[in-house]
Amino acid sequence: MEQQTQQQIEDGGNNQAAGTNNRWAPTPPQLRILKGLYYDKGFKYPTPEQIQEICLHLKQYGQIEDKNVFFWFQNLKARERQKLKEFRNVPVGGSLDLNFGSTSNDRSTDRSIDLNFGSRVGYGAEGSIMEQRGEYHQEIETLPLFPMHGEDILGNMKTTSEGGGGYGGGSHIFLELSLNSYRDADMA
Amino acid sequence: MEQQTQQQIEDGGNNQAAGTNNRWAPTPPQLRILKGLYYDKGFKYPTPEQIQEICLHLKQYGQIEDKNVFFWFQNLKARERQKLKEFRNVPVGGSLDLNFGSTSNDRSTDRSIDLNFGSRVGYGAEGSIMEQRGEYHQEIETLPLFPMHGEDILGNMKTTSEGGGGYGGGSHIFLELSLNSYRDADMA
DNA sequence: AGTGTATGAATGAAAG
DNA sequence: CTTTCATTCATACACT
Repeated sequence: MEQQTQQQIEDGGNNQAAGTNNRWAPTPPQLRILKGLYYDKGFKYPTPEQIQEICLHLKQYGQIEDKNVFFWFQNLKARERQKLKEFRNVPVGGSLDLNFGSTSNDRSTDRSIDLNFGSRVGYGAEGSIMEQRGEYHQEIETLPLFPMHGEDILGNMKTTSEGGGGYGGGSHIFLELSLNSYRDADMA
Repeated sequence: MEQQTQQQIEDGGNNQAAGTNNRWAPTPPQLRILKGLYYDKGFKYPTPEQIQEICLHLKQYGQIEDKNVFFWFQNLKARERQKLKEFRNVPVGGSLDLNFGSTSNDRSTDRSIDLNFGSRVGYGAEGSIMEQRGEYHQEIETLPLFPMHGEDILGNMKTTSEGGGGYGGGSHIFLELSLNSYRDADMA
């Protein structure tokens, strides 16, 4: 596609030191562990806490940061999804019927999003938002992601008790303010 | 922290060929203004009215809609928070705990900007529906988001030179909102 | 050398 | 507000 002239625009005040632009790449052990988590264990939705845990664990195999783990999972998920999507588009040509059913991707692309900004009216003391997908809930919280064998150095990690605290958020309000003035304008 | 080695060049032109580009991206002036609001002024929780105001102001620098502004603030807040969460157990060297006391949202960085030199003072007659978050509502109501000289409407300023530089642009025309039910008069 | 592919990183948009 | 999805940019590396 048209590769527009990438150039560094002004940065409002937060510019990284030029030159230290090393992009992380997983070391073989790191990659192996990550893939093991993703494919073997079906572990695809790490919480921030689990990201830290994983990252900490992987640190022994090379330099790594939280955001690397985060992006790694994000990208892997996105790309698998993307592959499936374009696979559906592939003209198979034959009478072969690839029935995928309806992918769980049926997002109604409703344009009138609920803009609930501002307007705090009433407040439900919501609670844990720990629900992962409608699928496997891995027992997080205190279950070690890495069963100690071989490459485990953390005997136990977070025996921490998040219970009770967390953040003071968790309140969806949905006042249906609906700034529906959004015409198509986009995506048309 | 955000290393933006990449940034798509603005469309400020605006090219916007039909079809291919459907995702909004802030033009450099827009980005600068948004960041200025967020970081400099500590302005992080715009009300719908303010979103409209900001959006209207930014329209001079390229196509933009309310929801873009809304999402921009949402994302920035979310990602900053996420970053804090992911790094909140960085080795601080001790168990020193900085108690933040109340659920700090120090958006009260109101610096008493009163650069509203001799202008309209009659807008915003709503009075008391400014209640936002039950507690720390900013005393805005009619705050001058843009000190009315910052960016001229003509939009012919340099994006890389600002702050202290004497730019010849004195047109102050906008800031008229508050009751006009705008349609999306997006410039083409 | 150029070109294509895999993948890290960034971010707008949206769901819940 | 939190989390996830989608799209895109950028770059390392392979391939011919």
